[in-house]
Amino acid sequence: MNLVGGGRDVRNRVRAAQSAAFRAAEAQIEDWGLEQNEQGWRAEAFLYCVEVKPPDCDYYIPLAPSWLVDEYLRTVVIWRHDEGIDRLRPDVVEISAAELREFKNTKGATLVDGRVIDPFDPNRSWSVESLRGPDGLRLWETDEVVPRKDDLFQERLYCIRWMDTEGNRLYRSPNSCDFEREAKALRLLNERIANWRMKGFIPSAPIPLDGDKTSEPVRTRGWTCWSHLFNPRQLLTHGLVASQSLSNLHQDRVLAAAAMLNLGRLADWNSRLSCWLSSPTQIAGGKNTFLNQALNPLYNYSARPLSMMASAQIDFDSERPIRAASAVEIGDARDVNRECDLWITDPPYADAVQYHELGDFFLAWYGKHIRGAFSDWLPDARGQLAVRGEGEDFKKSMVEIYSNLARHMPDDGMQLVMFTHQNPAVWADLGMILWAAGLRVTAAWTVATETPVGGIKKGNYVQGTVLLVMRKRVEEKHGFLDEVYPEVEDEVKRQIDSMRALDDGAEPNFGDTDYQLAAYAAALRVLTGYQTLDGQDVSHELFRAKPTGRGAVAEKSRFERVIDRGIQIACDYLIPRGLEAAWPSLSADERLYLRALDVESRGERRQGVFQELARGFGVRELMPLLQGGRANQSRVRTPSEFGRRDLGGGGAFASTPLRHLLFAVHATVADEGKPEVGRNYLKELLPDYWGDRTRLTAILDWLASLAHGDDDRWTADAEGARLLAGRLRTDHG
DNA sequence: CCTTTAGTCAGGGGTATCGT
DNA sequence: ACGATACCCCTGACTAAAGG
Repeated sequence: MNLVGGGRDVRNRVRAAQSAAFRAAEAQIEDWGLEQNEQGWRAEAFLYCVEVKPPDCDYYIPLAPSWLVDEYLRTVVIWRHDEGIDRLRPDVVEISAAELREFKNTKGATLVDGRVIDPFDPNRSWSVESLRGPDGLRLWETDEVVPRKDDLFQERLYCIRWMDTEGNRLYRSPNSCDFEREAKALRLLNERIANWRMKGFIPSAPIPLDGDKTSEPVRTRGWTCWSHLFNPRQLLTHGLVASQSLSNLHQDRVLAAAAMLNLGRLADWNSRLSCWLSSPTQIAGGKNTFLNQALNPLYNYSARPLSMMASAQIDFDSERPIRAASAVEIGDARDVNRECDLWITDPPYADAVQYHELGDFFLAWYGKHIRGAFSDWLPDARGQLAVRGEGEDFKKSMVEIYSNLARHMPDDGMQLVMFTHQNPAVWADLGMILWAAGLRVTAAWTVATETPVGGIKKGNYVQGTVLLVMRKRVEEKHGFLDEVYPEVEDEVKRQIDSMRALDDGAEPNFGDTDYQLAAYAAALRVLTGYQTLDGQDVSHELFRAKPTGRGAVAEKSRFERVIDRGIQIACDYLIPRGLEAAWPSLSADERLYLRALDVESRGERRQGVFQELARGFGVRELMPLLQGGRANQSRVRTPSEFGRRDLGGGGAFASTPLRHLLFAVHATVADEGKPEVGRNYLKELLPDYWGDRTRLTAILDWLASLAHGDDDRWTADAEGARLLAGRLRTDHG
């Protein structure tokens, strides 16, 4: 609001202050000569790696998952062993395209699957875990910035990218002058570190040892202070910028905020967690720490000189100043006491992203300045305030929050909740929470994310954010389950019809999960209109004591059952195109198989989606229908993959007409395309062969349409189905 | 009944690709 | 060069089934 919405004046003021601080820092670095070599080349990137000396190895092994420095410029590092010296020597070389292909195959990685590999003997390896030892690593003292000589993990500079005086980019291994500059940076930092810490220009805060994400740097590197996530060069550069931009602010909150945000940007883009990424199509480069939402220490990383940090500076659009009463406050959402017409919330869910932990990475750089500029800031309370975890506490806090927001909203006010989650069941949970908070769902929009042009939707594409629009539940409506069911049924059907109307022909707009989410939403729209069902309040159901103990299965609440019913309706209602006539006479197991196939044919591979389908059809045994495979590799068994498996056996699916039909298809394929065996089998086994014939043929036609060009799994079976269908069609006894 | 093994899955690490 | 996103594969935590 105050920065982005501040308009041109604020922008210019921030820009001026920022570039002044940068220029001053750059002048100092230039004076020290830290980023230029004796030939006048400018450094663009410094590459560092961890090295380790296993007990029975007489040299330090530099670690990296790949020694390919730059695929685009075809530059790699090859390690040399000089007799009698326990440090290897990096050779940074440019190789030919053919050599590059070879290099990419073998990679020469010294760290694979958590094991250290001897670069000169691939058969010799040590697991990192065993090297760390049973007691783990020595923990660093606060003021330490580099490993001690006797630490397991050492760190070294192995490559520098230069820009020569003619503007050419060159990778070189460091020489003695480069190492001297590294030593100088360390010396300069050590001279300043105590003072800088005192003034809050570099972090002093400890890393919480017990966090989900924060424990990893401690465990795998021994880092205990946020400053340990930065090497001497990085701390020196950032400290310089901090000292320039945070001094003499004269209580200017805007400049203070901008300076802190800027430091955050520097920290993100230049830390020991900034990985070095090579690409075949463009020059390699260092990435930001929060490339992912975690804190994973890397074995090799990159540092940027200050001259390469200019692009990291914050900038913002000044063309749209925001002129409205605004207040930015940090506090517990349960204590909000401001009246608002529209509340827009973006809640966390369970343990998805540990914002409260990751945020400390930046707060460590803001230090005490944040309290100077924002006196009402609660820097230490966030960890406790963060609503997290699962189960009762989480639900309870969420209900309290949304009840409070609903209280501070007029009767015609509105709430908008953004929510992204791939598991619809979790999403339903959120619906219950909002319901219990006295809100009524009036609409739900799933915002589809872009999908690859022309391709089938593949993989975890359900990233769409769900927007729930809600009103206060004003009238007291009391309902009974048996009257709510038909209402839910109508609403779900209406919802699906409206989506189908949009979703025509070859390019579907909605995936299977979109329909399921929509079904949940429709069910919720009906349900949340009621205050009580069968005389029971929703919060009572939400916080019902769950049975504990071995083998206890939580009984579903009546509310969950209604929601499940909505999904069931959706499942029954979504009939694969071409199977409409056969559908009514199929059993749940048969419908599940065909629907799963339908879903699979659109590229779905996630087991969770198939499980959700099974739940929708009320089928317990899903696994017999699936062909093994790993997570996200689930597929429905083809007739040939079924073979004779469980044929006519105990399982619910095993004795259905569809199962026999699948076997007949398999028999046709096995008999080199002669449908006679399959036809005879069906005639023998199905009590009502003549009655079933028409719908069996329809199913066979549908199966025959399943072969796609890129998936030959179905090709033979689809052909078998086509032949068998032809035989059945012309069967006259 | 306890122990071992195999299966399951969410989430993360690493990488590729694309748009701007 | 940066940012966004998708994907493959791995890991750790967990759990169900099998084995003793």
